[in-house]
Amino acid sequence: MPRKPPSKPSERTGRATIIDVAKRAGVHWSTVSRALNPEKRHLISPEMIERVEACVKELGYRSNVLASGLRTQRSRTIGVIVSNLGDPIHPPIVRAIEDRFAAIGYVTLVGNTDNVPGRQAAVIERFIRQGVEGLAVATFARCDPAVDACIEANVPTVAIFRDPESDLIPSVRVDDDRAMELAVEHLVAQGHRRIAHIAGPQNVSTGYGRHRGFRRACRAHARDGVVPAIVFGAEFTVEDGETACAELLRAHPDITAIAAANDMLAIGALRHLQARGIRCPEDISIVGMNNMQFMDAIAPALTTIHTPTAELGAEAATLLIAMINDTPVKTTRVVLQPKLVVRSSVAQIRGAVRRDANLATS
Amino acid sequence: MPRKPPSKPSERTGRATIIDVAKRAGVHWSTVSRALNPEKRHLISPEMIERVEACVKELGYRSNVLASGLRTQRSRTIGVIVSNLGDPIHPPIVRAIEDRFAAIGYVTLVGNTDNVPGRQAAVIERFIRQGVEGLAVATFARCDPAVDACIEANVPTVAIFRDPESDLIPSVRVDDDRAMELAVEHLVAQGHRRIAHIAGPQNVSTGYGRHRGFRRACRAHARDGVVPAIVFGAEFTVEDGETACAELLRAHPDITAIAAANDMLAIGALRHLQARGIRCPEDISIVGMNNMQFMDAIAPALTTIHTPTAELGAEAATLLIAMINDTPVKTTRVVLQPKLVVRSSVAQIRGAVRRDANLATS
DNA sequence: ATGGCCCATGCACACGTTTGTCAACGGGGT
DNA sequence: ACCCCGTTGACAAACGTGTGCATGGGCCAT
Repeated sequence: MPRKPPSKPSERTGRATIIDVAKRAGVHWSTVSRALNPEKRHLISPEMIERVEACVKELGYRSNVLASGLRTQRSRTIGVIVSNLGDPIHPPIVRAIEDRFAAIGYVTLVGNTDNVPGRQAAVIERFIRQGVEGLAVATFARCDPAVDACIEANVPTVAIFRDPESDLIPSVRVDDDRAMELAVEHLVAQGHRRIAHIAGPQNVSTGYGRHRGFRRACRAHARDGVVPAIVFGAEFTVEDGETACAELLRAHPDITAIAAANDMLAIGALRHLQARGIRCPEDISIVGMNNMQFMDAIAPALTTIHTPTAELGAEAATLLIAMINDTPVKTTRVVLQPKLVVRSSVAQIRGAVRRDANLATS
Repeated sequence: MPRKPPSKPSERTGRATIIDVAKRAGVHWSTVSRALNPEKRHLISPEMIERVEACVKELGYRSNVLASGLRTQRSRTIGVIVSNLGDPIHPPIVRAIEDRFAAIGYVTLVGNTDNVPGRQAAVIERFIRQGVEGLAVATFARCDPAVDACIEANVPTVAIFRDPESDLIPSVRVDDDRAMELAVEHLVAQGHRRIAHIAGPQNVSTGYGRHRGFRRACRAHARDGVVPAIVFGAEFTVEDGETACAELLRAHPDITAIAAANDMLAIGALRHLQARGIRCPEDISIVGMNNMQFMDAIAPALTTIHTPTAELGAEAATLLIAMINDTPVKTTRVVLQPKLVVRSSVAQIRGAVRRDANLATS
């Protein structure tokens, strides 16, 4: 690179630097730096601050976060990792996190893993190289080794939605076990006894916990004659819901209700039923989970378990901000409560008299 | 800061630097830099590269993008700005953009504006400070002054979805005019004559273009006796769809069909009809636009105009990548074609015999 | 044998900030 | 009148990396 004195103000990039501002104000750039930094501004005289700020405006100067970040080791950047932004469950979470961080001048990266093995590690790697100050990860599998990578890299990380069940990092999630209990209890209260579960992948806490909750709830109601049937979907997708439902009807033709591990699977099941001319809820009832957008508009309106996604994101952000600021937050497990939302996809069987305690309106 | 020689390898941050790697390999760090840079690797002997890479692995070294970005003026970061990630139209777009950029090692920032006046400028400002190499903006209003800010800051920008109609930047969008023409033509073909339009905000190209397309199409069919009715929603939301529909029925009680400017407004209209006990499509037909996820599952399945969101994102990304690489891309206007998707929310009126030329299956 | 050339590596500066340290200056107290 | 202290502004050293240029050693050809 030719050793040329920077005669013109930052002609290389076209972007004004702190030096340009200083030159124009006729002061040293360290003075400008302090005048612009709220923490050090008290060291500078008011009229000087005014002068500097005038020059900033005139030149359209913007501080360079790359440079200041390099110096201060703070990139003002966080990353959030989801499996697939196209899955309606994720945008509200990302949105809530972005909101909280935007408010403190941070900027939010998003990455998708698609649940493809190598991708999560790759995304984490890319984000760490970028110097993210924090990570909110919604893709951790149970006992995910990627947790160690985050710890090792010394970047504050919070698991969200899915819980790796590690003591090394805090997590924010909904009570998956309880969610399926709510579903089963509702179905039982409506008179159902032969109840099926379309489970999700068992290597992630959501699928695992909901499956466990389902079994537990069925066991609790065994005296009422509840007999569970379970079939597994490989992923939380509509397609897997369809195939799982087909498999279910083959193996257990006599079921009267399905508690799906999430709304996507529920919609798949619904679709399969409709394709076969089986009516919902008259022939078979369905309960979903998450209460995604528009689940009240589909036919039949889906009775489901509400997951407070925005709160999930907000809690995760709060936790992450605390960790970033070194506020000693004891490795926490935040568990939010799900809520039954009754709509039209569950029918009442014969004269079931038991009142449902967990009823809420749509 | 105490003038202390860095005795321990990067004890300050805990993160291994290129210097640590060099020390361990017993070479100068510039050699390490070259060995790790694919572009300069040919200058280094293979065995040296191997030795360096071994040390990299041992130390868990990750290059610091902040530092290299500062040096090279490339942050490997882009930003995408949407009004609200929670609106189902946006995630697929963001997803498509992120995909293309992840493939070339870039990282994607997202920002929400909520269509609140100051927010867009603030987000752009934050992103530019972060040194984004490119911007994909889905929130530009028509003749938006924020376009100038992007140009002035010299950051490659492409407008997506909404078109500011400026020659200063390229845009990628769907043919909004044509979309409403498709809707009207379909309705006319089904025998409808008294057709209403629930328009979106007119200060953005989507709302404006669809409104224009609607009027144009109605004019073209005036000889068939088509009489248009128009009412405006302030935003593209379900709520505005409801109020607009109410207003519509008050002013024009005799309409038989509604072409909504997007699916959100359509759902709002639908909701209002249902609340009033008006049947869709038997009493009033509805056509939406965008074909958001699950629009085939709602009741009635929504006949709508499909917007190729993923292609929109991919095209925008392609354009942006070209601009970033200084490939001279002539300021372009990419216009993708919408497609009619026939479902169940449009009824046929009397014995309409005209065949619909733009029919596609769901 | 020696000169020239090329390849691999080392050197040092620059990218734009932040911030500890210090000099200069002015005013007030003894 | 002198000294001390408080207020301001200047200086320079980092932060971690990329890269033009210099350098040194080995090899080939004359």
